[in-house]
Amino acid sequence: MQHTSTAEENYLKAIFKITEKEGKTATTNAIAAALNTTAASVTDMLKRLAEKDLINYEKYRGVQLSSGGEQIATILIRKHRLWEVFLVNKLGFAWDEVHELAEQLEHIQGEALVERLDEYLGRPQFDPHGDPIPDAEGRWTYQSQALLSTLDVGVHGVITGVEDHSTAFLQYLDRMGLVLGAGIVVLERFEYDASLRILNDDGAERILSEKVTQNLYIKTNA
Amino acid sequence: MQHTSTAEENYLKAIFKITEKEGKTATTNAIAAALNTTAASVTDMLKRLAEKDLINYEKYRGVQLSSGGEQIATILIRKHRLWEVFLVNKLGFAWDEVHELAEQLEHIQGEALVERLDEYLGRPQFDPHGDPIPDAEGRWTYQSQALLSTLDVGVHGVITGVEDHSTAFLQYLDRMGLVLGAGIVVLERFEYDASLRILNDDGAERILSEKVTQNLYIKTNA
DNA sequence: ATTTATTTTTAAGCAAACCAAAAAATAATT
DNA sequence: AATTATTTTTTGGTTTGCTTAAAAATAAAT
Repeated sequence: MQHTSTAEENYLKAIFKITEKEGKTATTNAIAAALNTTAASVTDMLKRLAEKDLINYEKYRGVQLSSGGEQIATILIRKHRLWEVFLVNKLGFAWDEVHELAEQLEHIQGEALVERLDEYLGRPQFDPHGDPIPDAEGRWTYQSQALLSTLDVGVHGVITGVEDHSTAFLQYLDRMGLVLGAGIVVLERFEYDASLRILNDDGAERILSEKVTQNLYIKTNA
Repeated sequence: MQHTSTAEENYLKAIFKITEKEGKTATTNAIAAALNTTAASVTDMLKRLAEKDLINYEKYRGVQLSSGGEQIATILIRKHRLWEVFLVNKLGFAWDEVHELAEQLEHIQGEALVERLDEYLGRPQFDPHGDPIPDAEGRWTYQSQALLSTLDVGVHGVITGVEDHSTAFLQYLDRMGLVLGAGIVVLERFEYDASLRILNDDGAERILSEKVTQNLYIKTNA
């Protein structure tokens, strides 16, 4: 397997993330948007990636990762999330501060490093945002979780992840005591604006807007 | 201060290392040798670094780092050595396995990361090879040490560092129990081949060749 | 002081990534 | 179906960093 550059890796990861949600093909424009670049640059790179058999590419038809490309993308996500765990659990960064650093660290080459880091961190299955960390063979652990917005009144659950990863949302959650692992109960639903009144672990009751409840994952006891 | 690329950083570090020993100027050829590249590539880069005021460069006269260049090089060495401490002390790598990884990790950008890493590691002053780690302000800690080859018979001391950083030498030292911090006593000098008979911490007596004694630093009680 | 050898720089050019603008293909509208 | 709008690709050009071969400068040797 030939060497893949940082730029190539970023494209593979972007394609992976675009295609994993409702998994068909990734369009040139979608990739350009994800990487903050132009469509022309994307087409340029797609040709090179296709040449290396890392993607399946047909002009004007969008792209999908080849099995080789998917493997590289999966390892990248593994490295990204392991480094995030390191930054939060070991170095004490907040969960909204680690993305940029992990974007750099994920490109560090060295299988032994990833393996030892994984072991050092206690082989975590989820990163600080609740996202799953694939194992060394690329296998994913799925956790049965639901958006808070879909839960019925009276249901108990634990916060397991976020859909929106923005700094603004993560900091909002911190302020509200809505951290990963916190238990909550749905007390009341206001049909008017689809907001929920919830009871938090810490004893506080709070009203959460629809925007919040649609971006917060909960694992219920059921 | 504008952005410096990985390639530029590697040149600055190479120039720093060449000029720190007997500190005049670094020649084009010396830099090329250090970076495993050609003289033409070096000249090319020197022009760009001079343009950015990171070096003082006069055609055919060699180069020295500007104060800006020296600051960048110092921080790079700080990062390199801190990451080496992390790899050895936290992840359990051997001291001969960490150089390549640290070469990559030293280019990760983020002041907060370096600061937190330093704190997490207990603000070490020396890396796993005994080399000093400059602090955040670029200040160096010097340790008074001497090459083992210069010590008189009867002198007691502690191993504090190596001059040769090659894998072969480091692995040889491991096999001989000559690890950082180990105490030794010089028992006898053989003038014939300049080898030394020493007594190690672990109770073993060993004969060390001149090549070994000229590459091992000792801190004596005196 | 010339000649010879070495070092350094220039010149020309390549590959990876990027971009803006023009052209081509596809999709959406009337 | 024909026109319009959107998306994608092509074309031409940039910068960074590298390389080989030739030219120029410096250093060494006769």
